[in-house]
Amino acid sequence: MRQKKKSEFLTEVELEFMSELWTLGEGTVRCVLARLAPERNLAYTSAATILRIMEQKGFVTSEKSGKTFVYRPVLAKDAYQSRTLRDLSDKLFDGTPASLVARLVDDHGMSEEALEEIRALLDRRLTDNDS
Amino acid sequence: MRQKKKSEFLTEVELEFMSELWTLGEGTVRCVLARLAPERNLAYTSAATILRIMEQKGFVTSEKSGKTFVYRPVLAKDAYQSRTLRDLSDKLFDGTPASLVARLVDDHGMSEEALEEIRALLDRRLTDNDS
DNA sequence: TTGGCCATACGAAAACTTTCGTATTTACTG
DNA sequence: CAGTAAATACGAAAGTTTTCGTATGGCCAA
Repeated sequence: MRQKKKSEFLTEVELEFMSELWTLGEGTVRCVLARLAPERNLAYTSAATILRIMEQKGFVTSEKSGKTFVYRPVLAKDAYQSRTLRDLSDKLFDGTPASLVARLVDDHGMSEEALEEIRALLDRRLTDNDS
Repeated sequence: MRQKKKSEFLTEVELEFMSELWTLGEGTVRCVLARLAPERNLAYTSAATILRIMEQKGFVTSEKSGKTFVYRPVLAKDAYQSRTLRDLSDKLFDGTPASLVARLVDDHGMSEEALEEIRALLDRRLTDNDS
């Protein structure tokens, strides 16, 4: 028998839902569903199933309010971002985050303002460490 | 009927294989298989299947050399890195790459040299654009 | 009370991923 | 030419993901 994967990462659809929960702070099935693009056309029961599975996997908790469940992220967006970047860095950038940033910066399609912003961020970081 | 996904992204195992091809430049089934961790224990036919599927999906091309296929990436690692970062930025960082870098430098324990290196890279990029 | 609305619970279908076994083809060697 | 070793081709099993239909239960108004 193959072992169960128990991934610490969200699937495509789970990320879609979690993004809404991160924005809302918390939400019901209907709440989250309402925020998806209108052309998404996902059945209510599908959304309910997705959130139930996310709870089984430990990505969200639920609390009953009246007759409906209110879901809430277990992990903050920041933390999940970090986890994802670490994984990506390991798997696609030889474990060196600097090369990840290098690729990002080398890429076309990044506005000059964005580049300035990043440099400012680095400057702040470096002067902090220099103290 | 649901439509075929035709994702432009590699699956977990496909990335594992592609990473070896990027390192090697090109390689046969046996070549790639030999580079996987010894405890990986993947059957030869499994590896062959994976590469064949990757070719169907357009991620690699093959050329027959004697009686064996030699596989070669269609996409350079750089290009795939860019594609992946763009996707990640869109899906998890509100489409602002700067926030991605912010998260990375904030909590990844990057060495000061790495930070300096990135800043130098940014400076070069910015002065180039300013000209 | 009962009918209807809304929510959850559950099972299953369809697609995709990962893995491997079996069958077939190919090239070399004696 | 026949035999063997190694490679490819193919199909199938098992797991995961995504989606939805049906069943069930609670709540409230007429």
